[in-house]
Amino acid sequence: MNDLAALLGGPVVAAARGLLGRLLVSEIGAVRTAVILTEVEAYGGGDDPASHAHGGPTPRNQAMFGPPGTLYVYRSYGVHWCANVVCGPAGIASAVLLRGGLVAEGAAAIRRRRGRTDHLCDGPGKLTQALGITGALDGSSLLAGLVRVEGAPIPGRVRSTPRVGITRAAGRRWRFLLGVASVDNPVT
DNA sequence: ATAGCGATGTTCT
DNA sequence: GAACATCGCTATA
Repeated sequence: MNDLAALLGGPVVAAARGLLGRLLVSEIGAVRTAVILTEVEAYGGGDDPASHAHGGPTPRNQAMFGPPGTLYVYRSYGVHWCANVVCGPAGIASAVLLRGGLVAEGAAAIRRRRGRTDHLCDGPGKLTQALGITGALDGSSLLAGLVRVEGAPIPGRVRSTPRVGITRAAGRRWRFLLGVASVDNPVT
């Protein structure tokens, strides 16, 4: 057992904060790419009106009802993929949306997947494209699959804001950002 | 720098 | 039909 499994098995807000600064690794397409997570959002279970799990299981959200550490991938606006880390005890269906990060490994492959050299993973759809994450990985394990969370978090200043792009439960400040010194993402 | 807007398809009312 | 956990292009400053 490790600290990550314990973190993901706990309450979703604590898990979201604890995921900041950790390495998200992808080994899709025989290339290793990785980012340091700097922006995440917590989504609760049935009691969170903004959560995809609000209203119970559906074909789309079934991965959210799996064990902690499951990857939940859904299509956003018909165009982009968005990736979540399932948290909490099985059955609670809470998850952390991965919204942004800093390029840590495989910069050349990430630029190739993105088709550009800037704004490589500063948004949920950009992050999944940078790492090659698609709906094919929905339901896979983030502790042992092709996409994993690894290592200990790097330190930084954590800020919280309301979640982006939602209208329900807009008062919850469940978006968390990590301020770390870097060229791509200077601390503001 | 910020604002407006179309694309695109699945889910929900 | 409408909404949607978004992105990138364009215009204006």
